[in-house]
Amino acid sequence: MNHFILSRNRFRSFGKKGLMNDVKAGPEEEWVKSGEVRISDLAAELGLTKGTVSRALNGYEDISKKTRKRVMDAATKRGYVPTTQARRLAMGLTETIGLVLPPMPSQPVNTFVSEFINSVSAALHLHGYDLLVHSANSEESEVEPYRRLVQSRKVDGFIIFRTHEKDPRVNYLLNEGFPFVTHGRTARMAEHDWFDIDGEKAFRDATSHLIKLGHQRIGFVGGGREFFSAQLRLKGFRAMLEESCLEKVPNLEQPGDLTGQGGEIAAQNLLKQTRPPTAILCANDATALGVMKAARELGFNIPEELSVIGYDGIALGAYIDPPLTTLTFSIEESGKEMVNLLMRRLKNPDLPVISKLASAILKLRGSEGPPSSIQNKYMENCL
Amino acid sequence: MNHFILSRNRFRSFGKKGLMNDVKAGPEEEWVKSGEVRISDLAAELGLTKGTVSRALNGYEDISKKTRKRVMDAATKRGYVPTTQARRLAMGLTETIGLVLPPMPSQPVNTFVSEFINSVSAALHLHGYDLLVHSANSEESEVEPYRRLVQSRKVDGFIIFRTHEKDPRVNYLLNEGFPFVTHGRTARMAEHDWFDIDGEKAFRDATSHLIKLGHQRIGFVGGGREFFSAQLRLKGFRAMLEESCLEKVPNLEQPGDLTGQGGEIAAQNLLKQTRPPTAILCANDATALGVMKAARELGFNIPEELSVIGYDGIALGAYIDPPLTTLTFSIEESGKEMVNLLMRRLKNPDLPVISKLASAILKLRGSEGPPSSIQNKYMENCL
DNA sequence: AAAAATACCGAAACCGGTTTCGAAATGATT
DNA sequence: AATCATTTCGAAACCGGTTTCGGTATTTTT
Repeated sequence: MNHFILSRNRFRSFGKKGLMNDVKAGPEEEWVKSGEVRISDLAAELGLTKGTVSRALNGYEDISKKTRKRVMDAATKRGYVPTTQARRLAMGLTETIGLVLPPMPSQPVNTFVSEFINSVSAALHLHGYDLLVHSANSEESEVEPYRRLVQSRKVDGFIIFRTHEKDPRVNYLLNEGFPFVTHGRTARMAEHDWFDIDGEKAFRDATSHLIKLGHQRIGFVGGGREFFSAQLRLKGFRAMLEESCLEKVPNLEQPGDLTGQGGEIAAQNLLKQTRPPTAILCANDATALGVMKAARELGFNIPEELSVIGYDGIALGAYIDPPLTTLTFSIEESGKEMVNLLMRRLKNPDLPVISKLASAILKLRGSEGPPSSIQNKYMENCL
Repeated sequence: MNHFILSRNRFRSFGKKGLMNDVKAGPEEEWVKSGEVRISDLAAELGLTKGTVSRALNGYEDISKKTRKRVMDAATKRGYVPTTQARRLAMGLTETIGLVLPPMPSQPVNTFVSEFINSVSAALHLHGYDLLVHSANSEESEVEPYRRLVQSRKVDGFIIFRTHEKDPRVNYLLNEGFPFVTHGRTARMAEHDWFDIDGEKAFRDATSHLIKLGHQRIGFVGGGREFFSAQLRLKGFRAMLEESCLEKVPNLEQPGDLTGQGGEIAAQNLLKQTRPPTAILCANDATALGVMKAARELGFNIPEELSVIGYDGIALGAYIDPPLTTLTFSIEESGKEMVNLLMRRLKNPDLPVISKLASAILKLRGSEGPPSSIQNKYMENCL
């Protein structure tokens, strides 16, 4: 609602908005000005009511074959396309899904986001849904954008990503009873649909790979306590260390923030120790790049003196030296699956909660290898 | 329109869609179920007509101070927020801008897209507009998504990026008289609003920088003939060579496709020559990364034996070895400016076309330097 | 051939707002 | 006090569709 004062007799352009640009009546190319014919025009032209035309076009069975064909032919000929806004208002739904971009870190090394948007958008389109992308203002509460979109009824549901363990957005939407699917788990994951990559397993795999190569002192750079997925990756790392009887050395675990800078700082902390790790696992690729940079600057050769493994599978990792070994997964599949979950929920809000866990695969590219200094032999079983 | 047959007496849930989830009547937190009160409810509650309520909320001056306050208080208290769809239908506009993602190259090294979406979305929000992101299907014509969005009246205008010199999207929209702004120029740039980075000047600068460092054989990896901006960058490169009396050597110009792979191939072609260039300018950073990879594999040290300069300023470039010197510009500014141009156009479709050219700055990070083999002295003036 | 069932379409309400127009109430003017 | 101008609001049309309901025509049944 506008709060400034308006004079009541405002000019209002009825009907066709914008001005007709003089369409040259060239016979060679027939540029049919689209979007000018309404359902009432069609009805009048055919001598029918708009209700009948609507039913004919929407396949109701109480319309005779003859009439239906007449209507559809006319619609095709005149290039009639229903006005989306009107149809949606009448049907009481928006056919739109909201996606709120989290405030971008200052240095977004984020190829994920655009790919994700792309795949979600494509998947939604198959269901006749649109994607509304909203940016989050870092100055306001995280739920504020969601609240606005819900209250103004601009969307029917949400795609949420980068979940936190205790996620205020999830809390809000659950309380509103508003449909959504998350990319990533939360503390309340039993109450909502979610899709996630099994980061725990992924990091078990990666850790196992390093151990089999002979590494015993393995560092870990995390992704901030606020991201649940980062916690799970750490969990996988720890679990595999324990399974392999490698002591957990607390100061080999460093916090990070999923950015290159965070990786640099963490790596400096790790590598300046008297007994630095021979390998570092990173919560994502951006972090890994930061780690590699710091390692170079401190004179560590990769992978001879230090193995580095990332997570995300960003394409760029293949172009650096050495190419970054990483855990990768299909973003396209993520988008598709999430849309499937959401569509199911929209069709029937009462269905039980379901979830899908996909797995990441370890993509060996060269930034890891056996440690240079021969360490204690890898122990198959701990006793 | 659905083409499958429906029975006419379909169930229709009136009013509140979805089911009320049992809201716990906990007194501690008052979760007001939002979006349930309509303007007619407010009107009834206040003993007014909905027309009056609407005018009161929208600041018409034919409403008494007293009534306006009464209405606004009630609206606040009941948490009334107008239904966007209805308002937009009544006002005859969608308050939505469309952005169609071009089909992603197989390996999107695209940090640009997400940042761009973010900034456009934020800027639009300031004007009360939403951003509809649509993905392009690579199997259909490039204009098809635009046509659909126009015909179904889902958007009021478009943000277009990655323009071609002869851009079918631009042609279509110009003929429809539909508002849009491009990021990048086109052959018809005199007929539409556009924003662009002065790539020509940028590449003049970069080329000049290399020449001043002593380079005389400078390679160029382009970005595909279909992208107008890539053409302009090439133009700037050539112009500066000419100005500096450095012969244009045709086989030092290689085509590319704005991807890492393209860069690799192009670099191989350049570096396997008997007299390889001592520096390579790349149409974008992804290409530059490919060039660096190929150079490493062919045994060229960067920057000692080969200088490389990219374009885009992706954050990742700072984390590789050596850090990538590049031409950078503010994506946020791009988004803002484009939105400004578009809003102006929407307010008044008859205004003359305007455009804005921003400049990129050369960000020296280390992937360039003087050539190792001393070449002919740099000639200040050609005679 | 009359009655019952069915096919087909018109009329009208509805979705939830905005905007126009005119009339009643109030205030100002003479 | 009668007239005129203003303020303030109700009534109704409108945006462009969808869906319900009822009533003719047309078939089908008996």
